Amino acid sequence: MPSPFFLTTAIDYANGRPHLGTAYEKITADVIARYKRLSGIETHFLMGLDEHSLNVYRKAREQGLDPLTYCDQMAAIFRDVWARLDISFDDFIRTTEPRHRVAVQAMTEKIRAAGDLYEGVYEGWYCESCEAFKPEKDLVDGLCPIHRTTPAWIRETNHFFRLSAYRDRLLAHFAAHPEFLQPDVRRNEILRLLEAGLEDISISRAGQPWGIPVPHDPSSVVYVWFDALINYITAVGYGADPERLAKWWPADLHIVGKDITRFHAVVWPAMLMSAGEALPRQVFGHGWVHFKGEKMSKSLGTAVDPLEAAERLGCDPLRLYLVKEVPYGGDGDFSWERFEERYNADLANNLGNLVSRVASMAERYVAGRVAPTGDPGPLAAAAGETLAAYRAAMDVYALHDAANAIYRLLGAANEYIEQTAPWKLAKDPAHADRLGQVLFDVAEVLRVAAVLLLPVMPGSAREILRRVGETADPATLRLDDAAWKPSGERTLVKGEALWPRLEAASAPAPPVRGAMSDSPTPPPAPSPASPATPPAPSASVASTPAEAPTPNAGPGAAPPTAPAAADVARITFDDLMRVDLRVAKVLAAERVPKSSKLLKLSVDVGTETRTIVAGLGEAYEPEAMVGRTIAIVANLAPRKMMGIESNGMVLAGGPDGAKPELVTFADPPPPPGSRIR
RNA sequence: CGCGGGGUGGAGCAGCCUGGUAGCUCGUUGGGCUCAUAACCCAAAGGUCGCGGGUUCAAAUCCCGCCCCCGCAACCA
Repeated sequence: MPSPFFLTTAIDYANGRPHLGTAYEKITADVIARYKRLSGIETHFLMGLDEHSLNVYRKAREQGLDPLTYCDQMAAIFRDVWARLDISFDDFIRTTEPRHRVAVQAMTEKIRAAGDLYEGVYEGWYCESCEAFKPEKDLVDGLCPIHRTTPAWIRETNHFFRLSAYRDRLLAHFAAHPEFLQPDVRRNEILRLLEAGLEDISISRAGQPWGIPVPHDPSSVVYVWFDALINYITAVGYGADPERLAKWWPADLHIVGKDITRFHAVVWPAMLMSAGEALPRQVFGHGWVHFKGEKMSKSLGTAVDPLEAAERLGCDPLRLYLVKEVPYGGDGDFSWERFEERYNADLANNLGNLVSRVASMAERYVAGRVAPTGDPGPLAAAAGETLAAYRAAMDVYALHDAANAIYRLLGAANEYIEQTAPWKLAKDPAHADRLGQVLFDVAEVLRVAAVLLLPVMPGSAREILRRVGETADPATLRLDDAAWKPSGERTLVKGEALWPRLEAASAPAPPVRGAMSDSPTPPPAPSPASPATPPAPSASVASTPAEAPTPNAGPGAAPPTAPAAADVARITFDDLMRVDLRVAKVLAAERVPKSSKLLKLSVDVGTETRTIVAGLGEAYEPEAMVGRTIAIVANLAPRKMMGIESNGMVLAGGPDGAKPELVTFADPPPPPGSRIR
């Protein structure tokens, strides 16, 4: 029996809905977890929520909620999203749970007993939004560069962890275990960081209302990062259940984003060393999924709601896209256009069509029943190679390579069908044996591919297995079942197209939102810039009373719904009238120092001259702005950018990621101050 | 001298460690097939592998220098 496998993902902050980036991490982790189970390895897959953050506390207060009540709601949302994306986690830890308090306090005590905690005075500028102290040099005009808020000068007695004392041991560990941090890019980064030296870190906050009290100093709470890291070991019984801990600890794999690898590859191992626990065997720092080449950002409207993506084309197509199109460990890109392109190429044209043509031929020529009649053709060897390549790739978490290996086999099957032309064989009874063997071989390829796809597209793979006559319960299938089985009769089943091809010219999607009724907040409606917004799987999928569950929606997934159009919530005419749009003339313009995008404009709005800061710096030279007549929102609340107060917003437009183009007027333009309506 | 990554046909990427015909997916064009979801198969066009120099019989690959892009890391309200 292989030793059990414990893998984790980062726990997410409880103060926002999951977006595609967080979903990416969970989906890839899920693929690994499912692969391990398919390999017959007992697996424990942990996910969770990070709730002891001041931001969470504040957000709850804003909504007039008790923080725990707020977290309960968020936990429900997260669990729901993960369930809909078919994430097979075994445990979902919340840092507010009693089991976590026990573990955090136990580990803090242990570290203290080891002599690695000391009291010190921490003094400096503290940004409450970042929940971090800001070095003077990082402040921009005295403001937090990220939140543009005034940090507070804080002086408090904190407990410090002697991180610096662990530098040499960490370096030694990295040297002895090259696989400890992957991929190599991340490893190099952290090695440099270690070589540069480490500073001790504060692990407590004084006088805060939300968090786990420091055991020997209940007036302080444990700093949220220190608290959060411990979740991984809490979940397997640290401080509570030694037997369980012995079974699962150390973790085999922490999957985290590349931004937080240093916490997992430096701070966390040092904490474990101090507490006398074994180190995780591996940390994998995955990359980002960008949206059209830009970092996903909620404030820029480029955050994609994973549920929306899953509802448009299906949960499994989304999973395949993220796994196959993004080299695991590197950065990848998501756009609706590309998602559709991959859907058509990989699922409609390739896999889906192959299932259709094989089932259809089997039904037409041999009444759906296939059995080997002689020696297997060349596909048997190809399938063997595929299994080996898939295994090799998955074992080093090259998820994209594994997916591509499967697709090479599918390509070979399509080619083989062309070469053997079963439709010709079927015309001559003398070729009946040959026909039988060919059909068996291609059906067997599909069976093998479906077994290998179980981790990636669980629901769809099961449906394919059913259609190619696999009678075993998919849950009992193991990787060994992906070996070529040269015997036995199968009954193939024809069905609806698994993934109907998307037609560019199909009718526009009805302007109704998808059924996300249980989402308290509406998704951000990413509004693809292109008018070629996908009309999603044609209505036939949604409305067909399919005999089988729609395969691209896994268990727990939402039933197929009307395609969600990306329309923005409507506002009333009265709402519109509250916006004061006016003509203005630019009197002066200059670049904002240290900013590539911002221009500081003085504009004449008819009644007065005011300052507006606008993000036009990459598209317009300041000189080109002077004298121009522009359109502005005149009654926007003042806002400071890079330390300069902006009183209004300039109207400009352009595709996402492209340089903005000013809204202009015909010549001669209306006078400054004219209302726009 | 911050640190790290990248620049390969129209698009997105692999190849680089371990030099030796530049590969994959999508797109384009032509042909084939008719089992299949206008799907599938074959073929073709399309590349000074960022620039310059060096090592070598041979460089996308190794070495040196330079340019540009991105992330760490603030910049569209």
